[in-house]
Amino acid sequence: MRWDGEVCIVSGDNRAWGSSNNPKTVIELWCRSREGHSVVLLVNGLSPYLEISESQTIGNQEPTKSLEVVSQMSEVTEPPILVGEKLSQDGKVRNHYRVMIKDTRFVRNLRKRLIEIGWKVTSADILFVHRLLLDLDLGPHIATDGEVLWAGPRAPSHLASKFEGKRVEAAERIRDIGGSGLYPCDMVVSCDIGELSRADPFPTPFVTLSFDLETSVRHNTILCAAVVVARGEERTEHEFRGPEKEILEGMTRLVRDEDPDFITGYNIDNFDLPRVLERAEENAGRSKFEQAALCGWGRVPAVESEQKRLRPSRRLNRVWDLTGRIPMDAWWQVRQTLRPERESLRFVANLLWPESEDKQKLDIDASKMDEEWRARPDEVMEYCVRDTHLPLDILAHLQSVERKEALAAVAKTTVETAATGTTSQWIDSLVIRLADKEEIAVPMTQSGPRRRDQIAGGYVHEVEPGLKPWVAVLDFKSMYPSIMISQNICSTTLVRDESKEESHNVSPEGTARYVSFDERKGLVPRLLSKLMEQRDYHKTELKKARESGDEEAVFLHDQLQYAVKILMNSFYGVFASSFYRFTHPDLGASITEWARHNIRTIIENVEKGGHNVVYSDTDSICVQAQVETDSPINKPPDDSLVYSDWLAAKEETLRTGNRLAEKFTKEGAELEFETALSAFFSHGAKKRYVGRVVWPREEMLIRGYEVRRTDSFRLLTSTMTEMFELILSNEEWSAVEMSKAVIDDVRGRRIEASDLVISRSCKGSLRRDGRVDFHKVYKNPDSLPYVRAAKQRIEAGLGFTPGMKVGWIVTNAKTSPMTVEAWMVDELGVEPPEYDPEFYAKRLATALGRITEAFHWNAKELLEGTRQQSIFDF
DNA sequence: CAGGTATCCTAC
DNA sequence: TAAGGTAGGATACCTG
Repeated sequence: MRWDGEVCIVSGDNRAWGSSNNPKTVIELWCRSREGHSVVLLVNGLSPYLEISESQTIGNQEPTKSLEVVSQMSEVTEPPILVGEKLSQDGKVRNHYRVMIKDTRFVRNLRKRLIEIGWKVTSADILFVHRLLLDLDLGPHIATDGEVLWAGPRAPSHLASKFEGKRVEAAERIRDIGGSGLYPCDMVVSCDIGELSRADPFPTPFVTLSFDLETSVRHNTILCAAVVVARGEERTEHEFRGPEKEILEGMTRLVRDEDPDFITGYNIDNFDLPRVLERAEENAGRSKFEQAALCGWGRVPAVESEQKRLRPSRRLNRVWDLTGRIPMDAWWQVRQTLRPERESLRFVANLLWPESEDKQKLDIDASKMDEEWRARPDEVMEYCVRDTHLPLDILAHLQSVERKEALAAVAKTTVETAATGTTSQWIDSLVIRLADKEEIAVPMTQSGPRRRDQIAGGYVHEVEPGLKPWVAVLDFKSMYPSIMISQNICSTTLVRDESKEESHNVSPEGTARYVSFDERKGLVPRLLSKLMEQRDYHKTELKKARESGDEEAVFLHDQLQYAVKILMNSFYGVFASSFYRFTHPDLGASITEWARHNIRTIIENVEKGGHNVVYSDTDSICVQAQVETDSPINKPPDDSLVYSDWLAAKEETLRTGNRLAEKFTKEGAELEFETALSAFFSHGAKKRYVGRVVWPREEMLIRGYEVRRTDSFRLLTSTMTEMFELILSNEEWSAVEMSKAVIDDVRGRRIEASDLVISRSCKGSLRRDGRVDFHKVYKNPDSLPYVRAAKQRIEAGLGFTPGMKVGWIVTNAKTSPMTVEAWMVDELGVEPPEYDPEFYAKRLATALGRITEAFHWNAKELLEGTRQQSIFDF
């Protein structure tokens, strides 16, 4: 029986099968169909391989090394096949041979042996699933037509009915083509590589499961758990209580029944997942079979041979690996996209849904969970269920899943690689498939020449302290990608010998030269131009869809254009890194060389043209417009006499911006007029400035200052913001007075402690017993206020997971190190700590004084101004 | 108390 | 033993 349809690949893996005479490798693709069914595709027909070439010989003469020796190696299935000439990493062209391998597990060994006997080895470190997508030029969305080997109750009914009561036969047929048995999915479909093809991206109806554990503070045991499954708009709740073993069994059964693609929760990476594993081991003893029943969440049959893939496991470092599914911690998503001041679930819920009381109501004291559980288990359970819904709400709000899917579509990877992979994996996916097409050998990671010292980065212009009226801000559109395109920068176009052709693109400081675009187009420039076109396409389609009111298309194209942007911006970083497979030390260095050259040349020319360049950073430039000297910077009312003066100044600034953009834009370096400011202010430090934007919208622009920083405290942020408003309105005196008043308030303890919470992220190394070791990551952990605060949280039973932000109040700065108290009010509802007024007064004065110093009011004076008042206090 | 070191966070 | 980059500001702690 056959099934055809479109699916999105969640993740993939491979298994060896067949016989020693006829070894085969099947690729397992865990997918979700367009209609919502979970499908395991078992793909046969592709064999693992790598490529070899001679280290020395050039050209297409017969190899001096023996291909016969390679043929005889036990891991190799047939004599190497000549694939033709390919461009090697060192810039030379050589014959390359494909070596077919019995099993992916032998690759590492074979690689080593081939290198030992003098071969150059390429295309030898690519995961087999990636190989499938590369060779067939597939993305995550594919169409397939295959043989149905199993259809469960949730499969289309005409299929499901055929398999009723035939589990054993189905499992056997699956094993016959290389699968491991009855996968816990709606359907298992077998196909050949010829039966897969690309499909246009569509919004996949993924299923997400969220879970939360309530654990004993004293014994680390699980008291109860909740699971919420989101299938489309529908959510189902599940509660688990009773003996710990039954809780674990129940959850595992549910995961396998519901068969989600994503697993989420708040802090699951560092808390819930490790805890599930640890408790499963504790309850199951040594029996691996028992362990699988307690934590076998992987999307593979619950059989002995699958022990490894059944359990969640921590991949080399941070990310979790759960076969066939994607663990996605809502905490990490929040952190990356929202950057909240504090990261507790309570704080984030409050931030996102300030109106919704039920999401933040606090009625359980998590630090006394044992007592709470004993006294009122029903309320604890309710609290647990509510906290299980929140991660789903958060992911939906941040559109995390949709964004990963769009990135996967653009980078042509599985959704898993988009969600948990590294930027170099995304770039690999595009670059390798083009390299294969263009006869360019694919070197292994870490195989090229490596650089030890840093490359020079962007240029940052000095900034004078003070207020500058009427400034036009311009910047280069996608500066680094544009440079890479226009200079044809790529490891395949880098000139490695002494030849100096007229046509070469030579970097300004002479570090590198690249062959011209006409001679050979680099892989990277071509990919980047395509991505630029693709982004323009999605933007056009987005506009069209908006006009026609097609909301689904609006959503899709918006996600896709954003994903293209993310991907394009990742190129420079990867190619400037010291270890990427297609990089060379000169690549990154020459990109920034051109960047510095371009911006400096423009600064010079703008200044020659009589304009004052106020500031510049890497790809942006702030230029003063030449307006009438007494032009107002504050927008007067429409009917005011000076309104026309303000308007004239604004228009002159727009003219300046547009004129400069036109004048300095050249092929491959497009200078865009970004914003017009009626005033620009900096106290004289690079990367710290503010501006009042008057075009294209009206708003205040703040960069770098404490206002932008998540480790500032609320009072400082709000005071400084207010100060900037005044400064940008030419009311410096008021700014100073206002600051003094605030400093005075803090000294008089008239400020609420919640406005004084300082918070910073704190690292740590998680030990097997669940405790955190700070010495591994910090030289002198106890000298750091956030480590001291983290320790207090742990002490209080509130939990701390490495990497999270920790909030604290300084209660006495006279001690050394200063005394701090962790902020636990959000979570425990306790009384806030009593703060040290002098400390906060001083910190405010320092930060604000740095700014007022531009008007000759320093920190000391801000503090002194208040002293007179405190004399009266006595 | 000046200066150096460790650390975090941001701009681009 | 895993991996996008550099430039830059600021704070707390420690040392001599």
